[in-house]
Formats: sequence, structure tokens, C-alpha cells
Amino acid sequence: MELSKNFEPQAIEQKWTDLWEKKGYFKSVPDEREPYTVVIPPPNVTGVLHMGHCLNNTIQDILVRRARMMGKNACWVPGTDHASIATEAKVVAMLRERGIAKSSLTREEFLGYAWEWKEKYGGIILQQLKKLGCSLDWDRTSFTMDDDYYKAVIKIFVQLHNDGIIYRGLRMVNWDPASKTALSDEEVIFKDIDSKLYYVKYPLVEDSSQFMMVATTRPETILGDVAICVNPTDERYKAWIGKEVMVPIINRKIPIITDDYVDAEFGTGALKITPAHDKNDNEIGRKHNLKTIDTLDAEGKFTAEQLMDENPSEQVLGYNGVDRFILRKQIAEDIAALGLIEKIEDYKGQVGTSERTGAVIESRLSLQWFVDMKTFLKNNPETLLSVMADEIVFHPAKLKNTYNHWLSNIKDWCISRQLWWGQQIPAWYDADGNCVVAETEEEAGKLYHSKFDILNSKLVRDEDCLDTWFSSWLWPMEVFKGISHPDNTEANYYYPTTTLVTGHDIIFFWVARMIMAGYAFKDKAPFKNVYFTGMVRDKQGRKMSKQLGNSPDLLGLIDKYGADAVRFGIMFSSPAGNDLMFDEAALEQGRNFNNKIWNALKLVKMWEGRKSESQKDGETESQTNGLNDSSDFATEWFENRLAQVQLEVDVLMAQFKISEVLKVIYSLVWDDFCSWYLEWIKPGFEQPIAADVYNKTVDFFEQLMQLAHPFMPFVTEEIYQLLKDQTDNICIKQFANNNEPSTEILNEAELLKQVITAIREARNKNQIKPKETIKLAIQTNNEASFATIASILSKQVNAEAITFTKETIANSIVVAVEQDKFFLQAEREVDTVAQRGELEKDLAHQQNFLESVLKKLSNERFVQNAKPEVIDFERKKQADAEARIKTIEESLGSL
RNA sequence: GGGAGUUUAGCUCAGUUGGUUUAGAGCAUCUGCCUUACAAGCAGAGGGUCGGCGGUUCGACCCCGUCAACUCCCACCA
Repeated sequence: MELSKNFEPQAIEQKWTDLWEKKGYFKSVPDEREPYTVVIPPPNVTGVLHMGHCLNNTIQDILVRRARMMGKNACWVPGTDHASIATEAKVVAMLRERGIAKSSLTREEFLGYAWEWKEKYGGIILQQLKKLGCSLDWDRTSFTMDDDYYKAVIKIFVQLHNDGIIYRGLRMVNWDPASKTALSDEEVIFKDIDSKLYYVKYPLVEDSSQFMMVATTRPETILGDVAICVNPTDERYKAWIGKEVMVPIINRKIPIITDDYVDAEFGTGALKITPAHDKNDNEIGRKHNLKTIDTLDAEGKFTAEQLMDENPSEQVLGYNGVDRFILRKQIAEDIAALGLIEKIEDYKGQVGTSERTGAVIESRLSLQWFVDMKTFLKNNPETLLSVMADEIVFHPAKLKNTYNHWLSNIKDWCISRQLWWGQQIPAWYDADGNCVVAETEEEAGKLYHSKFDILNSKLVRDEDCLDTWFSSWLWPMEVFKGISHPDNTEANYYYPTTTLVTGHDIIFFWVARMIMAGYAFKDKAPFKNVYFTGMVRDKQGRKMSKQLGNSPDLLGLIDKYGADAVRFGIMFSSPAGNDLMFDEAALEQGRNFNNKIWNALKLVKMWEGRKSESQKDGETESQTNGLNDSSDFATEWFENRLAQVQLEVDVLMAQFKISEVLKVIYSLVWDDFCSWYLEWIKPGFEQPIAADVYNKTVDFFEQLMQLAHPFMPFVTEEIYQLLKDQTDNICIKQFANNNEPSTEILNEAELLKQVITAIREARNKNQIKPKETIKLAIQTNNEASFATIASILSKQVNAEAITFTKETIANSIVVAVEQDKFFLQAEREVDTVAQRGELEKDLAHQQNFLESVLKKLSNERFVQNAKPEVIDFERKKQADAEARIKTIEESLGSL
């Protein structure tokens, strides 16, 4: 069979995806094996695959594939999240394009469109994961709004409500005017913005020639002012306390009050109090029994509704419906027209924005549902303890601090959203606002009658739905129906899951809440390990974003480089726990690596037809030189090297140093296997290869592919199949047990590599052309061991003859490695001047080195205090350096 | 304002309890090679007073102190 010049990923990826799926390799059912369970962080149904997913899912696939090859029952569950706000926004936008307003639809009609949208677009991202090679158990695909899942969420809501953990209350909440819903604190992102600080004069009621000056960034809320507040210790305002000032434009009389909260240093030291539009103002308002006057509607537009009993002027009514940001400028201008603006300063401040829509958040007094997190946490103390005690292990561990801090300062969780797409809150109200919470309408009715003894009242269900995270916190349990059908076989087998892989940006949103939920509802941690990935950034370290346009097209990259190369690239540049700078050059490196492996295959396949039955019959080029064949040494070395790396990989994987593992494998394949091993066993041009050497080589190659398979599934499967007729597939081939590697042969090989490199370097420096052969004479105490590797050595340094000598050979290039000396004789004259220069440079270096070693050894305190092995090592350094100096001096003498 | 982290070669990063040939890798750079697996390659090389200063120690990239720069998280000073 003819193998293509370069590896062509496009030709094989689909083939293996289809075959793996057809054979059902990634399907998992409970059995007697130990499970290795991973649940995917469910991407939003609105999502398309981006670099973050690529990183995240590649890591999961590596863990899962490796576990599968290590005899575990690996189960990786796919699925998507309904993403209430994001999806509802998309559906609303789609309807708008079709000319349909959401407000013209009933809830049922809207949900019909939403499901339609979900069915059409919701699966795209999962299909894209297939392209990446993810070995998910597709039959288990879940969705956070599946029927059972929906019921599970409702069940948990009712349970927590009955336990008194969930309550409904009128609170200041974060309000997103774009999506017209409340948000949790976690959904608010604070951003630095340039704004203005307006210095506004409030005329004193008793003497309008005097003013109270207030600095504010939000003049648009002035019409809702109910007081001016100063610090009680502020001398400047002592005389003003208790007096009244007039609010500009609306001319409301408001008192001057005091509160410790006010910082006398900031602005003018006087704070206007607008309880409807600011959390702190609201607190102060409550303390001082002030009115709350709301002047903004749900969309952030002015409304005079609550001003009507003040007989608002035409001017005030004219503000109706004006957007808050336009209003800000307009009111500032109008106040300035009254002569009541002293000055306007530039001001750098922070504003909260919606994580989803980006809209500036308003604080708004609103009736919402909350989870009492402090009590909930008190009931489930393992949430914190298990992480701090490493019962749930965080990678990297530094995030334990972050986690601890958040839990220790936890606030109540606002879980109601003014949306339709999501689990509808199972609360029913009568006309008087009496409320019952139950899983179904029927139960709600029964409960109502048992509770209230009111006849014929009509119950209406709460319109709102739940925060998406209130459903996804059940994910590791409910994908196995652990809540909707508790104690089922699957849930008992797969839960707790083994490892969670997710971005550190959702540690509070999701990870912390899953841990809480795990302990609260299953009395068990949801997972044993959490691997937090960093954020994917571009080459310049900027976050990937749509706005910057620096987010590469992942499917395009897969087409261009192949999925294996993409996986390689992202893992290779992904240090554990740090952000990674994405650079397409890494993918190129991955592609090159695939190609390197491919070419190694081509080389081995060339030998396949030239096997000789026994090693004796195989006449190698070396033997024609009268040297012993060294391939036994090569195979023995590589076998041990492989065992060594396998152990190293086990250790690194246990520490989740996944990109380190890839680097180790990369170097094993490229350097040890291709650059050294294959060259060492390579027969001469059109010469045969000993059958046992060939078979061992194929075996090594298989093992390498197996080791690399979790990282690069496609190319490794392809090569595994091409190496020889296989009865199985690499993705389920079990790792063999490792033997303990022999350090002796590993050290011998290291020395051989050093010798080869040193001689090559000498050749290069002396401008001996690659094709030009040399005669090599070796002066050593260890002729026997050099004799066994002589054929390798002669091949690798292009020596036509190797001899042993006791004497220094005149007019040759001398190379010293440890205590052995190598004399190179070439056709061309030795450039004595250059040689001398090199030798003198080396001599100086060795002498300096020796000096530093001797200084240490002559230090009495060192000899007294240091460990014996450290001293021995220093003595060896001394001996080696002395030997080398002697060699160099001899060489200089013979020049 | 609080907390955490980072600082090692041009770039991205390793460096395990202080001693391992006066610090390692990949990429990039330079030199020489189209050698019949691979130029997406081969063989070599150069490049770092381990952020600054001080300390502990026989010995510090590693421990302590301090300063500096950067990053992230938390916190609604209007």
C-alpha cells in the first residue's frame, strides 16, 4: 500500500469517528469495573464552539480516553444548558426579525417558538465536539429542560422552600433593563468607566440664597431624592442638620440628615439619598424612615407615575419615556439652566453591567425569590470543609482561597428571573397574594385549601422562571436522574463523578453551587477532582472576544490542520492552571508532529518487506565494517526508555500536569524514537533488517501510539491500524503493565548520545562535510562496552573505521567526554589555529569550574555540614574536571 | 479598599523538601546540509549576573524581609 507523502488528517477523521460510534466504544453501562465519570460543563444551547470549549473538552477527552485504556468504565456525559437569558434574547431577536413582538404572544406561544429554535440550533455545538474527536457517550445527551430534569428542579425548589431556605421578598436587586429581569450578584460584572461628577446646588428652603452642594454621578435620579445626608462629625454642615433644601426642578422639600455611612472626604461630603435607585441609599432610607420614589421603569426609562401626587410640572412630565442616559444629560442641562450646577468634573468610576447583555445594571426594589445561602451553608458545612481538606481536590490549589473567601462572605441568591424560557417557579397566588408552593397545580390547590380555608379563589401561577444556574447546579446528579428518580442503579454507580473540568470563571456560578447541592441533596460531593482551566487569550494576551474579532474559527482550524493538531496545539501551550496564549504556530507544530509520526511509519513500513528471519542472516552495513551489530543494545535501551516515560506519565497525570505529559510524549516520539532509536536500528541502503528487531520496533511504535492516543486520537488510531493487521482498536486497547526500567542501560545510552553529539559538534566546528567519513580512535578503560555500540557510533558520526588506542594520536581532533577520549582523523588538514582556540576556551571553562568545586571542597564547614552524597558528587565533579583538563592540555601539547 | 497570584533565554513556560557538572524545554534566531521516512525535515550553535535590594546559611532560582512591575478575584465611596 502506498502511503502519502505527508499525513492527511482530513481523509481519516470522519472514518474513525464513524467507526468508533458504530462499534459503540464510548457507550457506558454500569458493570463491575470502577467507573470514571465526567459530566461535560453543558454549553449554552445558543453557543458555537470556541477556543474555551476546545481546551476544556480536549482535556476531558484526554482524561476519559486514558481512563478507558486503563480498565476503567469511562463515562462522559454530553448535554446542553437552556441558558435562560441568552436563549430568550436570541428567540426574541429572531421573532423581531419575523416581525413578531414577544408582548403579542402568550407564554405558550413564545415557548413554542423557543423550543423550535432549540431543536434547530441547540445541537450544533455537540456536533462540533464530534469533529474534535470527543469520546462522549452520545446516548446520554441531556438538556437542563428535559422533562425529568425540569421536574427535578421544581422538586428541589419545593423542598428548599419547605425547609425555609427559599423565601420571597421585596429587596433591592440587580436589574437588567435590557432583558428586563433581576440578576444574581454573580451575574453583575463591574467595569471601569469614564463618567462625570456633577456638583448640584440644592437651595435652602428658609433662605434660597444659600445652597447645599452635592456631588453626584447620576443626576437623572435627582427627582427621586428624599434627603441629603452628611456625616454627623462633619463640622462644615453642623448648622445645616435638620434644615430642609429644595430638590431642583421638582422643588420637593427634603431634610438634611446624618449618617456614619457618608464619607466627608468624598465630593462635597454631602450625599443625596435616592432609596429607589441605590442599595446604600435604600439602606439609609430604611434606617431613617424615608419614602422611596421610583422614577425609572423596567426598561430604564423615566416614569413620573410615583410623582403624580406632587403635581409634577409639564417639564417633569416631559421626561416620561426618556432613556436614563439621555435623561442624565437632559436633567443636567435643565438644572444648569436654573443656575444650580456649580461645576462638572471628569470622574473614573465603576458600573455594574449584565454578564449576558452588557447593559448597565440598575438597583431596583423588587419582589423576588431568594435562597438563604447562609442558612443553607450552615446546614451543609461540608461544602467548605471538603474543599479545604482536599476531599475535593482543586487543581490548581490556589483557587481554594478564592472559594473559601466567597463562601465566607456569601449573600442570598436571587433565583427568580422575569423570563419565560426556563423552569417556571412553582408558586401559586390567590387574588389577595396568598402564596403556596408545590410541585404541581393540583397539589398547590390542595395545599392552598388546607392552609387558607378560602373558597372559590382562583390560583395563578408565578409568571417568572428560575435562574439557569438553579438548574445546572443539579447537573452531575440529574444527568443520571439522581433527583427525579433517586436511588436508581445508574446514579448509584456513576455518582459521585470523578473529575470536573471547567473554566475558573464559573467557580461561583457553578462549581461552588454544585458542591453545595451535592451535599444537600445527595449527601455526597459531586466530584473528586476539579480541574480549572485558564482563559484562552490571543497572542498579545487579550481575552478572546467577538468584539475584538480575535477569536479564531475553530472549525476552520480543524479543516486546515486536522483535529489532532488542534488538540496538540491547545494542550501544548496550556500550562496547568494558567491562562493560555493561543498562537496558531502551536497548531503548526502539532501538524508537523503528526507528519513526523507519519513519516516514521513510512520508514518502518519500508522495512517490512525486508525482514530477515534471524539476526545472524541480516547483514548490516556495520557488519561490513567488521563491527558487531548493536541493534540489541538499541532495542533494549528503547524498551527501558519507554518504561521510564510511562512511569513518568503516570506521575504527571496523577498531578493533572497534562500539558507536561504531552511534552514528554512529544520528546519521546520525536527525539528518542525518531532521532535516536530508528537511526540506531536503521539498516544500510536496501539492506535487510532482523525480524526480531523489526517486530520489537512495531511493538514500540504501537505503545507510543497508545501513549499518545488520548491526546491525538485520529492519527494514532490510523497508524495503529497500518502498523500491522489488528483485531481491535487503539481507543480501547488496554495499557500493559510497566516494568521497572534499568537505570544502567539508560545511563549507557545517555553517554552514547553525549559522545555522538560531541563528535558531531567537533565535525561541524572543523568543517568536515556530512558526507566526508572520519577514522575514529577511542581511548577508554571500557573498550568492551564501546565495542557493543560501535556500529551505532560509526553510523551516527559517519566513521569508516573505529579502533581503540592507548596513545594520543597526533594530528587529530580530540574530543573528551567524561573520562574517555576520541581522536578524529579526517582527510583534510586539521586547522590547528582554530583547534587551539577551541581547546583554550574549553580549558579556561574547565579550570574555572574546577576552581569553584575546589573552593567548596576546601571549605571545612561545607565538608562538615553537607550530606555525604553531596560531597561525593563534588569529588566526582573534581575528578571529571581534572581528567578533562589533562586531556585538553595533552591535546594542546600535541598540536 | 481587601485578598491571592505572577516576575527564570527574544516569546511561552518547567525547575519536586536549599547542594545533581557555575540553570532546562519548546518555539523563534544563526550556521551547515535537498543524507533514498520526513525541508512540515536533518546535524549543530548562540542566547539567562533566575525583577531590584537586604538577610538567613558552609551553600539560595528555591527560605525570610523589603521595594517595584504586572495579573486575577472580591468589595457598588456618591
